[in-house]
Amino acid sequence: MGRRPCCAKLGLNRGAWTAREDRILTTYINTHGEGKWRDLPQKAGLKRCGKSCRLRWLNYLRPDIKRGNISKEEEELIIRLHKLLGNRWSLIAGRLPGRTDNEVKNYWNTNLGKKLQGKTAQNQLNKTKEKSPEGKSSVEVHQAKTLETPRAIRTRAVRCTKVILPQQEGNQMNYIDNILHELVRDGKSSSSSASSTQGFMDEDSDFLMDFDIGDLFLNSDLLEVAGCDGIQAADHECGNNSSSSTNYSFSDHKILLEDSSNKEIFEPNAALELKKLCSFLDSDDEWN
DNA sequence: AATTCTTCCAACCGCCAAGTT
DNA sequence: AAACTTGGCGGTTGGAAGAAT
Repeated sequence: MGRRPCCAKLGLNRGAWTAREDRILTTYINTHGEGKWRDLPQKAGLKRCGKSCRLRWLNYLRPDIKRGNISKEEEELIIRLHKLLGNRWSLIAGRLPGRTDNEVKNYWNTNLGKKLQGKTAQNQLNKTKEKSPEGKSSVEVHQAKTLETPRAIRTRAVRCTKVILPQQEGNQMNYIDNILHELVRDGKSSSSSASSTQGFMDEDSDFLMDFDIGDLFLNSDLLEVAGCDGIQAADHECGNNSSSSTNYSFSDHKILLEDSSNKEIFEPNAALELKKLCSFLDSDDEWN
């Protein structure tokens, strides 16, 4: 038995929503709440499929939707998050109150993608020209564009067990230390054992403090001080199944992740290992 | 003024993972 | 364990609106 056919095959309405349909949907959800999308249209008296109702509500009718132009601050945040997360629009939108994944995606495709592509292509072109002044410009532009692929690749990491940072001079190390302290103080750590952060960065520390990996990654200050210009992930097949092992690399800094088969990647040259910095609150949690 | 081209974005589509039976 | 349902996601499309010719 397969899926039930969607609206197109049942003679339901398609295309742009009318004001009347919007009113019916809004009234119904305000009365009965969200969910049960499959049955909603029939109960509400709409000639739409549930999926269409859900999309209309989430992307347009919800009361907390922020409409209007994306601000400069929002744009900068989108760019930073995209650098880290790639095309994971729902995650990015989750960090922009009132914005939907569809809106962020559209904004990226119509504004930022082109803008940044132009910039990076030009940078790459300049670099290539430095190396070979006689360059073939059209080829170079093409090559630059092919380097545009997002740096973040979707992964299936289930937990992060180690963060490795190279030894650095005091000031910078203290700065990272402070940021990590702030994460704990702000309640971003999931661990109740976070009452003391003394010795947090000590080389021999054996603390088992849990961190939300998302918050850690998204703390731009930490990424910046770590010299990170994005997360690079190398996925590869493990045996015959499709699970992937994952190595997130911040330049010389390594964040080591386990895949579902508990494989780890370890960077032996790292000077400092922070054990269990980023294991998840609940081991069932999956970061993907 | 008419036509063509370009841009933008709401909506659709197919796929997937998790939950349920 | 398998079949099925549901909700959610990201990629793509189509049409409206505006710009260019």
